[in-house]
Amino acid sequence: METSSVIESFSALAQETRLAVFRLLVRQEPDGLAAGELARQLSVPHATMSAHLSVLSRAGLVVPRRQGRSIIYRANLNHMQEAIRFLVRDCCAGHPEVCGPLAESLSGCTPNQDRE
Amino acid sequence: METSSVIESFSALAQETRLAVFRLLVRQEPDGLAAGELARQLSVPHATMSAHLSVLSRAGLVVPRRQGRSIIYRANLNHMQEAIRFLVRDCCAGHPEVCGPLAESLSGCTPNQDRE
DNA sequence: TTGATGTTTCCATATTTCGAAAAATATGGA
DNA sequence: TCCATATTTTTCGAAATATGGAAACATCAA
Repeated sequence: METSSVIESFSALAQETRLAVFRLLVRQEPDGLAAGELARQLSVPHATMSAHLSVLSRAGLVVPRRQGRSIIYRANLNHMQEAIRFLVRDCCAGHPEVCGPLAESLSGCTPNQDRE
Repeated sequence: METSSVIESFSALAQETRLAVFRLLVRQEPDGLAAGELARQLSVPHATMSAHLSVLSRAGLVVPRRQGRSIIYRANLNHMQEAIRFLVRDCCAGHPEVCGPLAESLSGCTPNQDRE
């Protein structure tokens, strides 16, 4: 992932509504949620929500898909993963001992294990 | 970590110079780098660099420490780790299978293993 | 104290971002 | 086609942020 893409992604997430949208969409995986439904659930005007969704889309963090009259948005977990790796990679290169705990904190999330 | 803190951190990293500063500081761990040296290495005027460093400081991503006439900045890896967890936690809650690969990609970074 | 060095603050200007209302566009059903 | 619904685009002022020169502040050596 390129620097400009990472900046765009961070920039997209550095806003209350957009962060809330993304987190909500993550929880809605893999079904996604329509733009109007997102606006309703987060109490944001449709036009405002649309603008935020276009920012998230441009950043690659969400992916739209038309379904009849609605446009369903899904979180792009792959993209998020790459952005995280972009940070973590540097972290590892300079200082391996930092990533140990992080890796451990994630190990509980693998499909073949229960989360606490 | 609270939402507002995460937003502040993402916002701080969503800027070319600051992202470069942070990555540079990560690689300089645990020694850190003086403000003037950062400005020189990244070819940024002192005043501009100072402003960016204060943003990163306020976000908690870097920590200043005076050493004689210089002010040494270090990356706050712990803070970065928490911010990453903030995203990953949600990711796990909704969709465990996403975190498996991420955890694996980090597992090579643990201190007791070589990196490729 | 004086001078040299390193860093931050002050300030003005330029740019970007935000939120919301109005208008425009796209889809599906009658 | 015409209408209703869903979404996006356009537009605007207000607020926040980026930039860099000059001045101020802090520290150390002599």
